[in-house]
Amino acid sequence: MNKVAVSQLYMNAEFYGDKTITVNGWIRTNRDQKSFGFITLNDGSHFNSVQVVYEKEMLANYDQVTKLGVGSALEVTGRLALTPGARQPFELKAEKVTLEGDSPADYPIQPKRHTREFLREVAYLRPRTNLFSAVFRVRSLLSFAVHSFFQERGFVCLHAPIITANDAEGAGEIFRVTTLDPINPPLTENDTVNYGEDFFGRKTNLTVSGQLEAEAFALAFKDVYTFGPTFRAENSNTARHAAEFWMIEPEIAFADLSDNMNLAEDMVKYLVNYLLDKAPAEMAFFSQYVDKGLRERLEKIVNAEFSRISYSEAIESLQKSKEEFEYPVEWGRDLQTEHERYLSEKVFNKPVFVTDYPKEIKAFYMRLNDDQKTVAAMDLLVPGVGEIIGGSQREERANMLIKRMAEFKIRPEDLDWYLDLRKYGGVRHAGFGLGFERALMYLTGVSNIRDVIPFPRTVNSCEF
RNA sequence: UCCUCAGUAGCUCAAUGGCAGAGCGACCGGCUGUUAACCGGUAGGUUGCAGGUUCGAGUCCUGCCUGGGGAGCCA
Repeated sequence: MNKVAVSQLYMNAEFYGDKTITVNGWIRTNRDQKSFGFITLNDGSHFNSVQVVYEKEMLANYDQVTKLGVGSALEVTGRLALTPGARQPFELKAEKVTLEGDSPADYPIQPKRHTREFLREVAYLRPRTNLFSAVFRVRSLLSFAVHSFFQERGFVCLHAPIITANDAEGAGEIFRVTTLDPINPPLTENDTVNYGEDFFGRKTNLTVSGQLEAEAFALAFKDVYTFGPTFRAENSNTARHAAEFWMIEPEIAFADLSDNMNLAEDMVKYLVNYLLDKAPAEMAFFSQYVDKGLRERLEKIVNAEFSRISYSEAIESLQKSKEEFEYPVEWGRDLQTEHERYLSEKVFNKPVFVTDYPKEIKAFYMRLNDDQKTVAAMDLLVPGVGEIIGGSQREERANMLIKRMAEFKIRPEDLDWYLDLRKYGGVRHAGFGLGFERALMYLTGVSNIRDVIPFPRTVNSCEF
């Protein structure tokens, strides 16, 4: 028995032509006529399916096969016939069809249009649809592409801890990690919960960022990155927020903000090229059915330079525009979504870096610029999705960092090790965070983050 | 958390306060090359939940639940 993945057939149809092979997969559609029928069989290895042709005189179980429903799992052995003139390049002339798993008539996924909302309710079956088959194969490819981008450039991958005691960074609301009895926790003399008796002997939470740990490694390996899950307990109800998501966080030493942006731009372009090259069928599908013109837009991006504009210039540009904004545009205020969209979609219509934000609206670890008013931060805004990257050059001057921490009411003793990194061979360094799902949304045109995560976790929703 | 829209057959949606319907899917039958096949037929309903107004509520009112879109927070 010569078991073959459908992807192999598409890559090497000539080789398999006229040979007897066996494929395993699930029925997408089954159409029978009087003495023959067609099954569209998909095995998940390729966006496309293989068409199985079966005939009454060839199959002992013909009558059973005609009744097989959508979703049934089959093993089919037969001869691969090349059909260059037909709508598909080849088809499988069945000699033996074995039912491995039946799928009764109440199988929820039918060969028809379903809404994304309905498919979310059957998230365990939706990878068997065209859209999600494409999305999750691309997610897998993109994940690999991230690693190969950094590995090709000599970056060291570190697995930052998932459980941490850092909650000083203020990147977001945290999920507490505890083994204490919630009904009857140990108390201190002041009747507050005594976390000293908790598993780690202190308050701990799920990580909101691997950045601080990555900085420590950057000051040993120079170029490093983390790629792992991140948890934010924010009560965010939008199409681009999840409680559990994956983040890519490179950190580079002996480097400044400009090096940081160059890296980010190279990375985004690499990822786009990778998908256009490795997932042409999926990208064509997204471009045709999900987001018209996606492919052309991405191809343009690969060859265009990303725009770079300072926050102050951005404010000026927004103030000069004739656009009516709901929120005021004023130096010192953060850019609102409507402002970001206007910049990335109307002014530039391609990815744009906005740099050098007022220090008051950015994190404590960002390096103070010489003007004493702004920090060396950068956000990458892309049309349609908004912010997919946030990064900065880090404050490497210990005295400045201590001052900044004081302004944010962060106690030095809570981050003593982070300060020590400045004390022992501290050097200028920079890094950024790329939301993996946001990148995926941008690259596939899928507009809801819940549709690019296998089993999404969002406020009030932790199904499956 | 705030604003907004929606919830009717398995799915997608109709139905002026007056008999709850269609398309798709499912099932049965037909068809010698189908392509989300086509043609004919059959079955399928606590109109999200609880209350209220009314002779009469899918439709109007109140509360709740669930989902979508937008905002804030952010990646």
